[in-house]
Amino acid sequence: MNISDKIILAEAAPEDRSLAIREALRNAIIDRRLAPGTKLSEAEVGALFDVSRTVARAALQMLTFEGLVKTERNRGAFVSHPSPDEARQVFASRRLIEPGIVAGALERITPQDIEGFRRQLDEEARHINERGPAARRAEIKASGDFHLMLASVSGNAILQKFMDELVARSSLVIALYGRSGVSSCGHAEHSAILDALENGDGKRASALMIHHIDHIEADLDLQLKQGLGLKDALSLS
Amino acid sequence: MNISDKIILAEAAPEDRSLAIREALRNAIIDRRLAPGTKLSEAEVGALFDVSRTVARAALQMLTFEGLVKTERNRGAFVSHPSPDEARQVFASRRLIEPGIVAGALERITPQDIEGFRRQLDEEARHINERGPAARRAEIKASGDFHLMLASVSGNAILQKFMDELVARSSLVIALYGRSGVSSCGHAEHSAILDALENGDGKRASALMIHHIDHIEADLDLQLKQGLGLKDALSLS
DNA sequence: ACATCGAAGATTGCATACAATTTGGACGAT
DNA sequence: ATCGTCCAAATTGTATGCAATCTTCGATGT
Repeated sequence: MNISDKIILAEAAPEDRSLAIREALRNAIIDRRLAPGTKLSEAEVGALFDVSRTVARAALQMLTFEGLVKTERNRGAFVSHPSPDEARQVFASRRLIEPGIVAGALERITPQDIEGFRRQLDEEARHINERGPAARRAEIKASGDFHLMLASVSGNAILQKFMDELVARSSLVIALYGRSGVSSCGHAEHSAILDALENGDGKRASALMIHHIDHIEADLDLQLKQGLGLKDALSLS
Repeated sequence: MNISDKIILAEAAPEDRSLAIREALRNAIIDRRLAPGTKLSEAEVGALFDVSRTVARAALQMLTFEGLVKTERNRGAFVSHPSPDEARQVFASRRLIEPGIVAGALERITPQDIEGFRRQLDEEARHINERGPAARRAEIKASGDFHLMLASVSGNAILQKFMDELVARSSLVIALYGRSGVSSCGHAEHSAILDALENGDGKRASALMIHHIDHIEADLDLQLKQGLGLKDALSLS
């Protein structure tokens, strides 16, 4: 586990440190700095962030609830290693929820929001044009953030929380089963969705969102590893 | 806090006791034995279930994540007291998710499942015909269980978890803002949904589900208490 | 009489100590 | 040489103790 954010986050948490740790680990997981299957021992996490096992444990418990971490009794916590079936469930869920989020966002979006989205899209584009694994991670993160911004604008805190979970799990799934660079076309689709939103065309925005999710899932390689079953256990250790 | 399940659950939990406590408190909350706003002190919960504050705290933390409990720093945990706005968000979320669950269930439902649903509906009917607050509680519980069974049949564990949360929150909302006996018509609607499902008519089943959710929400009295704002504080203590 | 300040009690936040369980390896038997 | 058993190291599960914070109630002064 090589997370260098340690100091930054330790000092930036005057209260609710377990929440800060959760956030740090979350980012590390969706950034792929922590690979699926990695063991997250309470002692190690505690040492990294300079806290006791108690608060480290609380952070891991939160991540377990989000599905980003799997804990086995008396064995410890591991970064989740979603099966192809779980992957499909993630995208099936997103197909249900995101059109609703788009519809909600359509009604509440403000010019300032649109401005924010434009900046976000610029950020995405910037990372796409950069080279190296760090840029790649930032690109994935930024791509997810677009969907989260949409959820935040939609004004439904519950759906927003669900999307938080789904986007994070999507990152894990893409890390495991992703085939190509994913987002070169994803960026264009984000842009198209925003355009439709700006023009008040909710139908079109929702349809674009569905297609976008389809494209992301289509880029995954879910079929092959499905039959093995025990391969999970192998790559887990 | 008068939960008499103490002994039952304490002995039935050879492992993962915090999970059992979470379940017990969850049931107590959706059964309305624990009213919204009730304080759940760590020491009290621990004493009731004969465990240390550590495990009681873990259970409360889980409930906090589900939104059934709200914790304020250095103040403690309280049974959630959802605002009318939160209530609307709950039902907006259900309107998005449940049609998808119905569609998923349609594809995977087996004759055994249908048999199980019929028994569940009988259970509902039985409680409706009984008198007394206990029967009323059981009725509400059974009504929620129908939706959870549907989610379980749909085969999407993620959506199932979301529904778990949404149904529980719905119970809270109904407890706070419910007007009438709610489910006398709800039962008939459940039955109609099952019929449509059995006939393979997914469109109709989804439409019935939407109407069903509309009816539940329409029975709430969300407008009036909205303006007060400080009433929360009053009923909280 | 009212308001303000202060101290005691209670409750949460966190760290640490101990018990229980699992894991890995070493030793010995076949 | 291989398999089985047992012991030790490591890790999690749980309890408890102490510090920090909030609440409550009373005293004091205006």
